[in-house]
Amino acid sequence: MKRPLITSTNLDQKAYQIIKDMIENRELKPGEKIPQEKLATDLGISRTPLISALKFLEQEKLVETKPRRGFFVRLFSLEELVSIFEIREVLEGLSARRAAHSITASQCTQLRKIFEPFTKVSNITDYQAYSAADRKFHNLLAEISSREFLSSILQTYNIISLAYLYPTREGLIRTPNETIQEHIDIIEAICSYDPKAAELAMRFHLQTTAATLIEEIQSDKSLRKEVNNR
Amino acid sequence: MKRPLITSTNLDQKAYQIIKDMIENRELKPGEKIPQEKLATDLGISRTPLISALKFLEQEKLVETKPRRGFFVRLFSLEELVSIFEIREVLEGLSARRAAHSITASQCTQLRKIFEPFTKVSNITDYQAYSAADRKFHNLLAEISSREFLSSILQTYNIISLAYLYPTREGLIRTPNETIQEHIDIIEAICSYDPKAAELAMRFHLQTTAATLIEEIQSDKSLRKEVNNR
DNA sequence: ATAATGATTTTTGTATACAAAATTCAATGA
DNA sequence: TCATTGAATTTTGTATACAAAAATCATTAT
Repeated sequence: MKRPLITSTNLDQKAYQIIKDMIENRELKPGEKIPQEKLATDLGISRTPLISALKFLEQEKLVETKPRRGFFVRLFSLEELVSIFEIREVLEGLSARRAAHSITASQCTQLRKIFEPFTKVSNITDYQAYSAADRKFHNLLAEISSREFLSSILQTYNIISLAYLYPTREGLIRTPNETIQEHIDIIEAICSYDPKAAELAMRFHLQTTAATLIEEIQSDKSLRKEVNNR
Repeated sequence: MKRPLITSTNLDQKAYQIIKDMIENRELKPGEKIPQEKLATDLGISRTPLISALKFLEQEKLVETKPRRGFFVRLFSLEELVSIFEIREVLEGLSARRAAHSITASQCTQLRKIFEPFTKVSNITDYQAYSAADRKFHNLLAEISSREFLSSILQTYNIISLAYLYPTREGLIRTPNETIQEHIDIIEAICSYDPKAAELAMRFHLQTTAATLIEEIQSDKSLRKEVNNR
């Protein structure tokens, strides 16, 4: 993928965003070593701001350092992934609850529009598009909740959830047909200003997803190898 | 406070820990500019690993950069502090719930010992000691829950809660007499392996604390000035 | 062919260098 | 006295330099 060279100040913030995107869309894959010199040259910057950016990502757990060996895209075990879903469950529950307090009519429209293309068909087959919608939904909701800290934590964990499950059906743990109604339930609870129902619906959604993941871990050990794409 | 100079590799991790401590115990105060050259010399390192460390802290929101103006210890508004308590409420609720699943007898003893000095007296007057116990309790619990990601998020937010409320009664929002029973309730729920009760008790505890904070914001606007100690 | 050894190359961790921006401070004028 | 201007100083953002560690590769011995 062609990227424009970075210009102007705060090279590290820009490098940060680019590398993050590269991890999210798997140009950099879990476990892979990040070649500093090469990447710096590719981005048209020196190692200094690149390392800076990698430190940010290290703190976010998207990247890890092995001393004297460099930076690597973080690998997650399935168990860790489950514990991330656990965190998402309570935090996105909170996100939905807050959103139900403050949502506006136009935000509601935005939310509904995300899943509109899928409500008309009886069997959703485009996993890729649905996965993108799913992600958009969770991110927009965090934004609507207008909680800066919440959004920033969630953004990280959502990227992990997605990037690291990618080899498994475009990052989806359950099929669109299984989850579409849950998504709609969450949106409708929020749009009818029912914080309690919104929180419960969201927690149910993520809890069920995590449970499916756990089941798969137990029944199909081969998934383990699959997850990080090696 | 005298600090030993840093030696050996990974200077940035060590600088990170030291600066974090300095913020926690208010050697560096919210709003203060962090003098790079001076601090680097004091620690016996160059600016490179120091900046590295500051990037970590920036990502954790303990520190912020103003472009071309340098790093500053982050200021939090009371509203942001409330939103941090909101996050702590759900995450520490989760922490208590997980702890109730996995706790051992010796960990129980450890937890109980923290508040033991205060259960014997009818009126707790040593706020400083109680505040330290409070912090220890929340940190130990996060550790017991043995959730790496959870602990790391919580550690950050607990530091913020404490450091930024410090000028208000040693960082305590409510008096020890008001909260001691809640702490004991949480511990006992966990130690009797009751995840549901443990989560509820923890959420009640933090929710009540946050509510008190909100009340104070509304009734006493002067607190606003007080919080960041300026 | 495989393993062990050592020389060569690459990469890391940290310091230093330096231009551009911000700040400080002194001199000047209102 | 106070505000304004502009030079001198400090600090930032980034590049580069460099020793030490790690990885690679070729050579020799088994």
